[in-house]
Amino acid sequence: MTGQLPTTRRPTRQRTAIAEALSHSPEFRSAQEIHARLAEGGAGVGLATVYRNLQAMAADGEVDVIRTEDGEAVYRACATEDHHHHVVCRGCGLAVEVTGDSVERWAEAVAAEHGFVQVRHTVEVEGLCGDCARRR
Amino acid sequence: MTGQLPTTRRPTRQRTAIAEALSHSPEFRSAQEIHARLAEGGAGVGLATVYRNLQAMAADGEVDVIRTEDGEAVYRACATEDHHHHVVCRGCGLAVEVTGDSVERWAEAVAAEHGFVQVRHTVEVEGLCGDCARRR
DNA sequence: ACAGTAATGAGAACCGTTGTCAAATTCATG
DNA sequence: CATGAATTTGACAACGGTTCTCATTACTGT
Ligand SMILES: [Zn+2]
Ligand SMILES: [Zn+2]
Ligand SMILES: [Zn+2]
Ligand SMILES: [Zn+2]
Repeated sequence: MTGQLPTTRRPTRQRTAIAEALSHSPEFRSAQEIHARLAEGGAGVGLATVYRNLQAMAADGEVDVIRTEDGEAVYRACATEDHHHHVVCRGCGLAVEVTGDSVERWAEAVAAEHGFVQVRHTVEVEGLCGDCARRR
Repeated sequence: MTGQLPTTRRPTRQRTAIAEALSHSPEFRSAQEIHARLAEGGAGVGLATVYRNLQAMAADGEVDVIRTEDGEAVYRACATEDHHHHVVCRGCGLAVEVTGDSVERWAEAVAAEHGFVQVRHTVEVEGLCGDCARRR
């Protein structure tokens, strides 16, 4: 679908650090958060580099990116590279991955019904996780 | 669901102009676009005012707001105030409104399944409309 | 008309993000 | 290992959308 060009990327300390930091979080993180975390963790990485790599990873489908309510881009390394969606807790940010054939079919159908092609969709479910709900 | 406080809003020339401009477009428009359109249309409206009113309208559910791929907020006056979604053309911006009980149910179900409450969801379908597809 | 309150607008400030470009790193190749 | 071409990095400036500030203006009820 998306022209997967033979992306040649070089392994660098920075890229690894970013991927590493991301892989240890069950929550979506902003570029700035990653940058801060790496900074305090000793081995700092330039802010621009964090942005560039996160974008590259997202483009390669290695990580998922969604937009926060105020337009900030947040990233998350997902367990699977297959198409899926998230249920995100607006209290703690916890995100669980879910799949749903019914949504996929619905999106396709409703788009085709109106003559649209090359269809893509974004679906995000948001609420309060059990813990956060209890804590109120 | 969302506490609909008795929002007291005063009628002003600006507010009307914005609502008017918005109501005549089947496409999502950014605050800046609205501002520009109003400016060239003689009766100018301050940029800050455009932002404020669009936000207020969105909060009141009078208009829908979605985030463009690069994080820009775009607004659209919808035919119905009931809950619904859109299929947007990434070529020309044309947006058609759709409803889908199946998605609604799916969202509820999948959230509940993971112990989430106070669930909300965003669903946007995006592709190329017939015209734009032909034009390539 | 009058006072009280909400709304406006010009501009500054904010903040996430992207661009710049010289210096550093990686990868072939010899 | 030495060398050079190609990538990547990082400090910092610049950008663009959005929000803030606050003096001025427009509504509203009495
Ligand atoms: Zn939570
Ligand atoms: Zn999907
Ligand atoms: Zn189109
Ligand atoms: Zn829905």
